[in-house]
Amino acid sequence: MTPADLYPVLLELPETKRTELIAALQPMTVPAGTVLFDERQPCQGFPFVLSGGIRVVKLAANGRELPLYKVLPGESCIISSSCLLGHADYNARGVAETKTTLALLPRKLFDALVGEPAFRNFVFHLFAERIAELMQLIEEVAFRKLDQRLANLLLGKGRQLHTTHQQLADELGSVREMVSRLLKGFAEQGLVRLGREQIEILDPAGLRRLAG
Amino acid sequence: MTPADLYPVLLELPETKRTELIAALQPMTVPAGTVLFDERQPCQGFPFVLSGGIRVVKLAANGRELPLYKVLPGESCIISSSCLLGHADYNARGVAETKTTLALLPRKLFDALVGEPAFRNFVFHLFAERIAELMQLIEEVAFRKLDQRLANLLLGKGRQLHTTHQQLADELGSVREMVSRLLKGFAEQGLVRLGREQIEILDPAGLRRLAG
DNA sequence: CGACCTGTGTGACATTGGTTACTGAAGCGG
DNA sequence: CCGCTTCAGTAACCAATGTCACACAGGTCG
Repeated sequence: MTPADLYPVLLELPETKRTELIAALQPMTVPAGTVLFDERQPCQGFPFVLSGGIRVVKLAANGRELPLYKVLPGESCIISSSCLLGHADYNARGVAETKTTLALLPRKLFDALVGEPAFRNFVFHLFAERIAELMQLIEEVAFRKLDQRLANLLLGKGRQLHTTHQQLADELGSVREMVSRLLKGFAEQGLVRLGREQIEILDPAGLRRLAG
Repeated sequence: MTPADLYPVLLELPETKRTELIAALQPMTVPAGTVLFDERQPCQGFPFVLSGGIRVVKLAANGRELPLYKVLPGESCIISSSCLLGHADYNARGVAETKTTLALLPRKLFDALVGEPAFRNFVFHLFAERIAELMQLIEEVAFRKLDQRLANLLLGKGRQLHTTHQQLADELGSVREMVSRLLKGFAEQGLVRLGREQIEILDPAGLRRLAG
């Protein structure tokens, strides 16, 4: 799996740029949990994710984290682009969610590539897509109550899901006890059926209504 | 005041495009409070603000609003760009904060202009700049307590400020009573001195510490 | 089997922020 | 001065969420 397979934009670059770039991209593999970048750190380059995935999170004072978005193979990291373009430091943390292979496009080369219409367009559109996600997130954390957010989260995971309450809490930036309580409430309303590491969605429509 | 005075990027466009564009930009003036765009509405075009300003806000269910950012003359609206590029609907509301003059670049022309390197670059950089602001906002609403956010807000307004508690509450997406309570607390700690429509900052360092 | 670990259930409590409902003070126009 | 409006202070109460402490169930492993 080469970068160009997952990021076809690279094929559209002129020959000279492309070879220079491919040469600079040294894929590396890191274990799950590796912190790839962190708040207040300067941005070293633009990550192409080849396998695995990066979880981008904001840290709270008490150690909890709020997930912002994930970067899967072929996708890209809006925060990295933003920092590279604005020459600013990171304002979030990026963690390898599983064992992850990625190639880092060095900052200098990124600057040069932004001059290429094809590449610029690529970054451009990734910006546009992610903005909507961030707006959605702002709406959630600012206005939605936890039960709505949890209902929404469950709906995005299929009918029969296998997770722990702790994991769900992490994805919401909350705590296990709250998730347990809310799920119990959902169960009492007949929306879900609960089991150990197991949640079955009985009434998707009801959950959707609750999610607002 | 023409668009090109405030948005010099327009001067960099090739002659044909520029004349076409200038012809299409019909400035209009709207009174304070005009809703220029709103959630779930398709984006008609890209606004160039010539005078006044646009306040972009997220609406809560109960009618309160959370300010996202403002667009002043010469600046631009990241949400509009995002919606135009992603062909998505607006996900926030834009309100004229004062009497505002603006020229709307129609969607079709925007699409065409994105093909122009100079214009694309312009939109590009505005994206990068605003992302950091949005991240900051997410951090605030997700993690910061109201006293921290208020302290931060006060610090951004100079030593001696003339506002009502209600206005501050609006800027925080909160309510007057809370602001009054917190300000009283600040006053008791000697951080500020209060008066009718008047707040004097006595201890900026203390406030900064509180803001974290 | 018995120690142990993980996931879950649960109740008491604290904190934060918002709501309701007043009170009073300052300023203004008549 | 009187009445009105706007701004500010304040107390009681409530809802949402988080914290703490612990109990219990099911599985694993020695």
